[in-house]
Amino acid sequence: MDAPLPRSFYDGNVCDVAQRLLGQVFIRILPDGSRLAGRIAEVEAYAQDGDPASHSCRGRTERNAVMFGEAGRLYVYFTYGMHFCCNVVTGPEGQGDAVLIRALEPLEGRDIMARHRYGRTLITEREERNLLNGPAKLCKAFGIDRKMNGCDLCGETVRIVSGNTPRPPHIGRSSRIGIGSGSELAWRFFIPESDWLSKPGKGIFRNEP
DNA sequence: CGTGAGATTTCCT
DNA sequence: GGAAATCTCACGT
Repeated sequence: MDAPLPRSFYDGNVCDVAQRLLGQVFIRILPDGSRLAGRIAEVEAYAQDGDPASHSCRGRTERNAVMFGEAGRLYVYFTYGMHFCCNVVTGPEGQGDAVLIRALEPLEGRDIMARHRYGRTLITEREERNLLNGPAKLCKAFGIDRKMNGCDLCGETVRIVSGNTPRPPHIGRSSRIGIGSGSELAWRFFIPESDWLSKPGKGIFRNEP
């Protein structure tokens, strides 16, 4: 319940790893030693090959270099002039695949998350629900920015540990959110009964048992 | 509650 | 120069 998942966990097909990540616990230890944790509720897969929506689809650049590196690293990118989003790098080195973390269920460090997001710990019910239910929201709550690009998830400060994972037939699946091309790929995966999704679990279908 | 505009910087063509 | 793996707030119903 505390050791990081091994690197081999990340070293597979990006869609397999994405589904395997649901229910696992994302943990960040802040410089002062306090601990933030959330259960992964929603993810999306992005692949170098055949995926026009992926940052890596046109090859390696300075920005996406981490995607092409070792599996189990954190790829953090900056977008829309103000937001950071984080991904888990998968697959063998040289393969630009990664899983975007889209939503977490808050587990530990709620007051710190609230301060990171809203500058106070007294927040409305709506703000409470919105703490971690989006890729840029959870980065803000966890204090993740460009300085953490390339961080090793098999290390200490940021890691993913084993959690209460859903049974494979209980994984929701839909097209990805906020992309132009590539919407025909159903590469968004989520825990259907979760109250912490970035968008309602529309387009759900169950995987085969 | 749903819709739509604006924010604001980086990256790549 | 334009688009971007987004979010928040204002406004209308």
